[in-house]
Amino acid sequence: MQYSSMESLEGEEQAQLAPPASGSTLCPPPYVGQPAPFPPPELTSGVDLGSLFQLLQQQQQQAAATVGRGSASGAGGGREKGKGGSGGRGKKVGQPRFAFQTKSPNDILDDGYRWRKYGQKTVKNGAYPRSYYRCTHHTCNVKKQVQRLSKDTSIVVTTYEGIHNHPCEKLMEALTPLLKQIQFLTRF
DNA sequence: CGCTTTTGACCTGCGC
DNA sequence: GCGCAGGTCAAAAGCG
Repeated sequence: MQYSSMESLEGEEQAQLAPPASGSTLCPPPYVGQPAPFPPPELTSGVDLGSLFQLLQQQQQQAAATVGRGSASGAGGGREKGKGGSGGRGKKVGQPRFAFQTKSPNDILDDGYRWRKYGQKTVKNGAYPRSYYRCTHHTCNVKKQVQRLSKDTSIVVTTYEGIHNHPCEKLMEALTPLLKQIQFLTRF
């Protein structure tokens, strides 16, 4: 899989090119609380991850700075206000949004978080349906939309909405033994 | 048995 | 005001 581009949807659409990266596991920027999780080295070989990481951190800082104020513009068509459902459901709070394109045969980007699919829609200008996912973490209501480009079917556009308030599960899984070791070593 | 996916219905906002 | 498009809900089905 390849990260071909990334754009922040905060404010005006400012497309920023991210250096290409490969790997099946990657924690995306929407995470607040500690430095953005880093992709495991073995999955990201041959890639300038330094600059990617910098970009991710920039995105994260922007996201953190914009939480709780104003609204973010939507992706693509600009139709974004229809937070559907019956009245009284989730109110639209200004949530930071990030979209990035990944080149991958599979739609689902394994970003280290656990997602539950809650909807799927066929959008007007797309041959492929758009899938809606929500983070399964109890206190985290981050959402993401996954859609394959009709132009280039090998490209998947993933749009994150909101910021994770918990660590990346897979990363923690991988880091736990290390952390334990570090704790053990720092005791002496 | 619990969690996830599927899918149709429903709701809201926008453009005409 | 109406129709369309996008987003979400929730019941049912599927799976480990």
